[in-house]
Amino acid sequence: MSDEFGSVTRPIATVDAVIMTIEDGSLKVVLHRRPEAPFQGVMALPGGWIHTDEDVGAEAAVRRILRDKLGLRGFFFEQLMTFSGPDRDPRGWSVSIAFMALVPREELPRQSDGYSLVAIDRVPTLAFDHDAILETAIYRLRGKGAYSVLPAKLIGETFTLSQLQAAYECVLGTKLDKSSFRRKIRELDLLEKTGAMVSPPMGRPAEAWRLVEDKMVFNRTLGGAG
Amino acid sequence: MSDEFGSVTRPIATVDAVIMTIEDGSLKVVLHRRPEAPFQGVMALPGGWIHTDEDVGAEAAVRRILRDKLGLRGFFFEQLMTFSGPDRDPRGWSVSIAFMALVPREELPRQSDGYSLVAIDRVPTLAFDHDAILETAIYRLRGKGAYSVLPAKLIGETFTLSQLQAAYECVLGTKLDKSSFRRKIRELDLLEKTGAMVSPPMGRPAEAWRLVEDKMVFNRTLGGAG
DNA sequence: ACAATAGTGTCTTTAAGACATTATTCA
DNA sequence: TGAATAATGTCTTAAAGACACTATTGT
Repeated sequence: MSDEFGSVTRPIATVDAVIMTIEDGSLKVVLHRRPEAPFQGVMALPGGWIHTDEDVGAEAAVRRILRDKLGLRGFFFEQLMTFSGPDRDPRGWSVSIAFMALVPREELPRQSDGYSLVAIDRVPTLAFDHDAILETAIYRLRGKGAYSVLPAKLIGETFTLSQLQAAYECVLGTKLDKSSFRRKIRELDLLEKTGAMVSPPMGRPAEAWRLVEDKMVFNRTLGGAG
Repeated sequence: MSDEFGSVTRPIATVDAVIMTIEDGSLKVVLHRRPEAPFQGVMALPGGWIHTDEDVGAEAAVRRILRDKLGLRGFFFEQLMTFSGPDRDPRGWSVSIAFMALVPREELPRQSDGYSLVAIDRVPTLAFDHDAILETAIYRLRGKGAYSVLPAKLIGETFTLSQLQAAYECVLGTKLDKSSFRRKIRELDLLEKTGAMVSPPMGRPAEAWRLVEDKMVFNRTLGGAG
């Protein structure tokens, strides 16, 4: 192993982020149009080089990049998968460690330097292999959404149960039964009341809830189609 | 992005494999004692450098390494996670793309050049951050074991339902109820009979089954503790 | 006959799905 | 008062858990 040290060409190392949120009832992803080659003018996921002189890991590189480019701090994210090979980047054999970030809409800047929110069913062909990365993210979110609290990361820190249910429905792509959804959520002890009430434009005010930390994952499904 | 090209130090790029199997009723992992620095004499996961001149991706690198070092071919594997940072390898800022491979015991060589099988509850402190990699693999296997056909990859191509149940019990660390287990497996149509019968040392002969391909994942649990 | 293992039947318990009902607000 | 939304109640259905039972082999 170490006898090979120095004789092996090192690959390009980047990170890419699939930043998702909910806006106007649909799941959207942050994209930007590449200002330079390669893939100049083509839409792509936010990403950048790993800086081996300052980043203490790939996670740190994503955090730095999302902070610098989008002003994001303290968001939820998890590593998705690593994409690699000689052809995915025309500049050479490359490794991209892909991450998924889930953020409430209001934490994203309105319009920052060409970054835009695109509904996931309206995403054009992307640069590099970013189509595959996005697909992996959606698959992961859908999969984990059914048995974890992930969809809650797409909305604000406090929310009503109706808003939470809407987030789950948006992620899963199905309608859920209100009664079953609430029963399930209640028996899992995932949430706690904040005490505050939220008034919708019309109708009865709803209680505000927040996530109680540490619990993330549960068994079985939520409330099936109503 | 591309303006940084060339000004960024490229990290070391390796792959590591958590190869698991079942032997004598317990889950084991393939380890070897490192013959050279760094971590000379310390146990580690099998792994090696990505060869950017021949490997078409990290997957190809693992396949090559497991073929050359252990004679393994055509095994089941999936990407686990990527570990990175300036300190995990004393030779410099490194990226390791970790994979999990599940193989039947009989496909592993008896004893090849210092590679050995170690029960997962007897693993010593490992080189690099391989402890964390192993932990990730076990967590993934346990998690997916409850709702996928993964544990079947640890045993031979044909098997009896009792053997399959034992594999699940081994992975999940719990006893399962025979009747519930069989009911679940049956209604999922994951298996098909080979037609052959297998005679245990004592008792009634059992039917041999094999996996029917494509189906991998299912909902809910198996047959709880009996 | 009996020990050992394979395989089935059925009752109980629990969770999910469907859907009706009550509650609270504003115009 | 009625439209709109929040919250709860209850019946039905389906899946999981528990456990007893039958079946087939070798000694």
